[in-house]
Amino acid sequence: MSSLSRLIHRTFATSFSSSTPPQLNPNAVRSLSNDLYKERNLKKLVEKFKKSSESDRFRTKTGVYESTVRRLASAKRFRWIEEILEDQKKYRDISKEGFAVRLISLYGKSGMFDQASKVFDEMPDYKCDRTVKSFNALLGACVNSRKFDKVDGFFRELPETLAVKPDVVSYNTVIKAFCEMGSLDSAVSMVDEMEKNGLEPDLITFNTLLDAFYGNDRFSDGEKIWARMEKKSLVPDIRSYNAKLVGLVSEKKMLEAVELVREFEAEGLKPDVFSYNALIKGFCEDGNLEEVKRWYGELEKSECVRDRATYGTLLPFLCEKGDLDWAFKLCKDIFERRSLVVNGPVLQLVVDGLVKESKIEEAKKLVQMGKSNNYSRYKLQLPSDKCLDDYGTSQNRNS
DNA sequence: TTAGGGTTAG
Repeated sequence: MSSLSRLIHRTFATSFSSSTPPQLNPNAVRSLSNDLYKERNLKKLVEKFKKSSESDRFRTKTGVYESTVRRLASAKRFRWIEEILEDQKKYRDISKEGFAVRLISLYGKSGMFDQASKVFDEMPDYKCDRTVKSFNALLGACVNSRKFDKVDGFFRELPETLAVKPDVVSYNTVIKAFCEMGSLDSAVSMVDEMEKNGLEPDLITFNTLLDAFYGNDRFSDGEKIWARMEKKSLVPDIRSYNAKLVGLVSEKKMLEAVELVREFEAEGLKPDVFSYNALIKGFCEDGNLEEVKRWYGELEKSECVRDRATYGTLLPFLCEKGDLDWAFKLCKDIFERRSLVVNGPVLQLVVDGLVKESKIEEAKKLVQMGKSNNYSRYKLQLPSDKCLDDYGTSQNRNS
């Protein structure tokens, strides 16, 4: 069944089976029309992309490939990703390794490992050389499509078959795979192996490990990795510090977390939105509204852009703390930033909180803003009018 | 060609 007929079936199915005249569920109809609209736009995108690819210049634009495929992948239109990527194989660029690598990695990022692996296998047919670059792309596709179990096998067998020598990127990718699998000790043993083979681990190697250890409640092992990194005279960057910051936050060592920020600031590094979000999250978990406010203030003063995670942490905390005025203001900020998408349920939490505090006008305002053009997807709702009336009278009675 | 958090558009 096509996705279109599935949509229609879903909308009409109940009416067809009942003996009463067909009645449409308005919500289902609205959702159907949204889905159809989306479907039509994406189909247009696919056609346009295929047409544009006929141009030699267009095919050099990796960014357009990335964004188009990402969009289709987030809409789960995998058949269309296949349609546009398979279509690329008819161009002579496919005999260039860079182009094949692009297809492998796009399939990988879309979670389509079989297709990625097929491109890799077909490369000799296209008279396309397979060097360590495409080997790395294949490993990366395993990681991105979460086929971690395949990584070790490829890494052990392919270099000999292809006569390629794994490089730092290959090792870093395998290390990432082990970290994702939770095999952190295997990940570390890969660092030993790469050194034995005369390769120097770099900042990406260490940051991958630091993220894994500090982020998975193995703070003291994280410290060991940190020491090993410093011994190599590698200079920690903001991502290294953020990994440690996350570790300190999960250890609930907020004083040390703040100290760490002061430390890297003294080194000339600036906190980024990940740093601020980590601190805000820590102080939220601490229930420390004052510090949350302070760090949010620092974030506002900085050049960093507040993101989904910032609001996703803050709003539930403010609702819990009963600071609905601030929550309301933050929601207005979100609505004013067209491109920012936050979780609908988080915004609904604020609406509910406002109603509970009898701030009905504010609640209505948010629902209203939520209905306007770009934000209709949030589907914010007030309690029914009846409930609101009841609520109003009970409030009056109480006062 | 490789490293980011609690994941819902354009």
